[in-house]
Amino acid sequence: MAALSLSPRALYEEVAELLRQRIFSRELAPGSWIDELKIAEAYGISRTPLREALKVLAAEGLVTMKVRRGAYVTEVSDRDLADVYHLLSLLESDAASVVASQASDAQIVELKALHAELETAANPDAPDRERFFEVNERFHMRLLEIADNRWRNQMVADLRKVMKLNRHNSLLKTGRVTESLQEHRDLMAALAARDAVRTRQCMQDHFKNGLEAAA
Amino acid sequence: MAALSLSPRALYEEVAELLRQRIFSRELAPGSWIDELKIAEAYGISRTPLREALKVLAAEGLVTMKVRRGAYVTEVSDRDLADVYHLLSLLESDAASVVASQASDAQIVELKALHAELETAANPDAPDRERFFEVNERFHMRLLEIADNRWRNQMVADLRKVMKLNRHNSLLKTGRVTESLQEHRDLMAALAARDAVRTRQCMQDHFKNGLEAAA
DNA sequence: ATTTATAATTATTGATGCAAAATATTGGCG
DNA sequence: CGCCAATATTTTGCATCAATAATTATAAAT
Repeated sequence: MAALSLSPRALYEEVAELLRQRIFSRELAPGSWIDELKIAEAYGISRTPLREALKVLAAEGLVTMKVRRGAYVTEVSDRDLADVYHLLSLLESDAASVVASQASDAQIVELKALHAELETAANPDAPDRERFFEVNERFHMRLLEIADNRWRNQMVADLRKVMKLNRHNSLLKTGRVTESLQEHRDLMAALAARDAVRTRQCMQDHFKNGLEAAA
Repeated sequence: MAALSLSPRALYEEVAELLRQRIFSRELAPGSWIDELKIAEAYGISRTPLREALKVLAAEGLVTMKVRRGAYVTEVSDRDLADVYHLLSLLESDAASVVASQASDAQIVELKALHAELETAANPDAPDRERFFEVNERFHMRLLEIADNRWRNQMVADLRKVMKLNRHNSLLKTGRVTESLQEHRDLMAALAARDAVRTRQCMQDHFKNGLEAAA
């Protein structure tokens, strides 16, 4: 497929993406009402595509629609955050388990390569936190792709968006690079051993530690 | 039409609900394109709220939007069905596990009462399949409510909608009442024993058998 | 006769305008 | 001086209108 073919995206999709950016950057703060007129005018568009974009964001959980009162950026409580994180842990652990039992050898090799990059980035002699986070993100993404369940991928994508509403927008706290790397080593070993049960457990532990660090 | 305005719901929500009905009843078959003009005219509304309703349904996965081509009812392959079912199993098993470890005694009693109703409906002397399915549904719903994670509940609701797109719209095959009841007994026992691990396993088995029966 | 290109028709997408509802402000009353 | 009510303003929500893109049909050329 031609990935970078001229993006024939509809206007409401473009607007939805722009709004996501502004929400994640907290330019549109949680709890604040969204003024359709102002936003539409600011982007030089009409209210119709904007309203459709808001419906999409509402489905993603980023904004909340109140009848005859408009839309406001969703406020995520600590409780919500914990609930969402719990589900992310559940879904990604399951994905990892599926990969351990069903992935091709080539796909495991691919993950091993990503893990090697992670080791390099976390090298204590020349640590590169930025790259570590980036590669870590790619590893998780690739794992989900290999697990190959589009419904799960959609759900994980939505949940991660909600997580980004929070101030701690990183799933990986800065101080935990060393521990995180060790957890990744264990995970990779379980994956390579095709041990689905242990893989699931490793991923769960990885998430469990991540939350404790964030709390 | 003078629909009683007691409902504070927006028109696009009403339309979305009506479309869901027509999709589930297969009046709008999977793969068929949705003619905005026809639908809008049939309901006596304009196309603006209809288009917003379609965005909502698209987010739920019931319809798919193609740029500049409109919306069609999502076709769920057997593969999709299995993937969605897998996730439902995962999410509900987790919910059951949470209930086993965190529910109040009163809530467990409540579930026991529902289970008792299930036993009655499945009484071999006077079986009531209709009631069995209905109570079974209530049991699962109540379990999710008690697990009390709005994000999970939303996901389960959406996934169940997708399942309804399929011809086998019941999660419980008719011939499996006896086996299903036994599984429910085991589940209830694990819940009452506050055994989270066994509860999760029971629910997983319950789902696993359900899928095999549906396949 | 078949294939390709062009034109026309049809359907979706975006803009504008109008009506209804909710909130805020101001004035009156207790 | 405070509270309630009524009016005005702001904002959402729905409908109508215009433009753009895609598909289909027709015609011409090979």
